[in-house]
Amino acid sequence: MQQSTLKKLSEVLGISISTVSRALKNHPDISEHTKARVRDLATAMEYEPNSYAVQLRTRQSNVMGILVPSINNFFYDSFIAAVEEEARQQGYSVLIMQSRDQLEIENANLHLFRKNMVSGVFASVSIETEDMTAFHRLRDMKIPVIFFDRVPELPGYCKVCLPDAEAARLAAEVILQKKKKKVLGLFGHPHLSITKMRAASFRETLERNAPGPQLSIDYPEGIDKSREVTLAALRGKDKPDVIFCMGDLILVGTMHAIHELQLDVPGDISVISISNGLFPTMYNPKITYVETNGAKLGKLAFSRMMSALRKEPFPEVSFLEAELMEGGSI
Amino acid sequence: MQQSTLKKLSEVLGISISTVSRALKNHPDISEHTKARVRDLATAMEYEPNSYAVQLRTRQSNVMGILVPSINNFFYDSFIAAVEEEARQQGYSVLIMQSRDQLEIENANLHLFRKNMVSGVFASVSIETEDMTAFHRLRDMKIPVIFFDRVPELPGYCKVCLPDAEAARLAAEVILQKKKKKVLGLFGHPHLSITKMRAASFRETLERNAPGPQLSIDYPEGIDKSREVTLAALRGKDKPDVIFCMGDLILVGTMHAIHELQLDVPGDISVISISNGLFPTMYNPKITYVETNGAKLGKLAFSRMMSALRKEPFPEVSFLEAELMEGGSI
DNA sequence: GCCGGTATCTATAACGTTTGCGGGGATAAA
DNA sequence: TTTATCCCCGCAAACGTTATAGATACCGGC
Repeated sequence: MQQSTLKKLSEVLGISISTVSRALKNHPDISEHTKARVRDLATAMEYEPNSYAVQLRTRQSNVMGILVPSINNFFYDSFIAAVEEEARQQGYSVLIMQSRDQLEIENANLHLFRKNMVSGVFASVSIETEDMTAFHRLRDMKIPVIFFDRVPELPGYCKVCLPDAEAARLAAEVILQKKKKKVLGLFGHPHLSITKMRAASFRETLERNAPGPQLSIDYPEGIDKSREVTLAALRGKDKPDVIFCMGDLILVGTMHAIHELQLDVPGDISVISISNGLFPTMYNPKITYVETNGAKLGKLAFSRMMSALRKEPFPEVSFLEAELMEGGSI
Repeated sequence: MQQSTLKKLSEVLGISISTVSRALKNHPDISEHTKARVRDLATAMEYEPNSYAVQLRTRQSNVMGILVPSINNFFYDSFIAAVEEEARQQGYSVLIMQSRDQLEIENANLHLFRKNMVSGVFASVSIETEDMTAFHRLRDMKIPVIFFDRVPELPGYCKVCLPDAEAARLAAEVILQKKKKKVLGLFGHPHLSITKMRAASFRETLERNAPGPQLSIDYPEGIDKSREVTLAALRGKDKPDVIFCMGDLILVGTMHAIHELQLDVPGDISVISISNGLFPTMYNPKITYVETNGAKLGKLAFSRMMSALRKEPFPEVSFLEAELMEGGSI
């Protein structure tokens, strides 16, 4: 029992291939009687259109591409899971690629997306990305691109963002409210717009309220770097009384350092972070954090994608709302 | 500038389409001179074979499918990341689907795999999966299936597993060695073979060494259930002195409960778990755990897949090695 | 001059689908 | 009966590739 095709259906029914095709597409040219016969046989023979033939013919697939720096990440995870879920419900499949923050791989992956003629692409750009020609080529092929999270500073493309500035502002306001004196702000790679926005907003909020606390900023990448930076700061003579962590991995590194020094949170040192949700709640006391929801962002991105595919208008840039989740760490 | 095709190349060079096709495939029928001309023009015109046409013609794609209960999971994450990485290097793309532990979605996804004629499928089955016909159908289509992690008890299929029995045994041995008296073992869904193997091995190891500790077992699912079960146990009169957690989420729930009760680890209660690695190290003191490496499993699974595709023989069932990572929680 | 052999290339038929166009038959209008 | 008008339906050409089966030309050998 092999794949059943339009041809086989047509042979069984004694009608032409094109009639079968049209009947299944509910074409007005075909009589209800014939449509019913075709539909019945199609279900009986488990007919499924051959995707590759359809795509060859119509030059479009029902596959969407997602490009992320790494799938092995608690935020992208939930983003991808959400998009995949929505996509499935709409009859799309999802091709997932990771750039590993390397430009070369990113371009190879975008190339694959083009080659596979995906219907649309969700992208969070790598750290190295400066040259946008690969994305322009997608646009030239009429493939919509929705940037998310790490978005380029590039007009003309749809972007859905975490409330970067607002989240940092919220965190900074908590710090002000708690009357902290010495703030250590730990951010991600300074090249990324997401870092720039968070850092700028954080700094600005603190400085606006003169005389604000003393602020020092660092950009550690990954758990180990963050641990080292925190260790150094906490051992220095100008010890901070609060540490702000821009993301989960930075938080984990910072907490490693705090645990190593056997410091009490929030007695010896306060901590506040931005996170997707799970990590801050694992500590005791729970870390106070501003929530950035990957699943929500995924749903938003997907709805933008559907608008783009339907040629409906939509805002170029959108932000989620930020929410402060109180823990006991500050 | 649209896609360049064999036809366009042939028109430019004044030779037939089939010659161009063969030249690019390095067919011996074609003279070196022609091959060189074709290759040069092909690179100049950025020729890329149209995947859909190739797949329509050859009836096979260079896409592999991965089916997991949820992508939003720290173990599957690293598994998928590893497979994706290997696949990319071999020129394959990866289609990722999540079953959300629902049979219906799982079947729909397997269906999609068939429809997309993937070259192979990696699958970790859902909790509900009992009926294996969907997998049999894949095999009927000569699509290799590599089961991983949650594998069915089904002969004739390739399976790569975490060292379930061994990991549980290692953990149990630590418990024996520390002379614990009352053990609470928390496992996942009792339906899964992975749970059965871990639970059986755990119980057996403890009971073999008479007079062993007293053992009670529960099967909480997810963080909240695990938290509740742990709370109940720790509040009961027959308080355990060590808790074994089969997975990350169970561990997180247990730790929530321990934090709520303000208990000291390992003073008041010891904890030991099986994990992919990150979570146990986040706590203070770090949790002692037996490591199960998703990335390693991914690489193993991929090499099995390549063997299957090349029709090479390979062992039906394989296990990784387990390694005890000492923390300070017991 | 005919034949078999080799080296190089072409023609053509698929693969399964979609779609513009055209045609046949029935019914209604003339 | 003829002509116009529908409603159904079929023909055939794509989409870009691969594979089978020739075609053509050239060569040496009998």
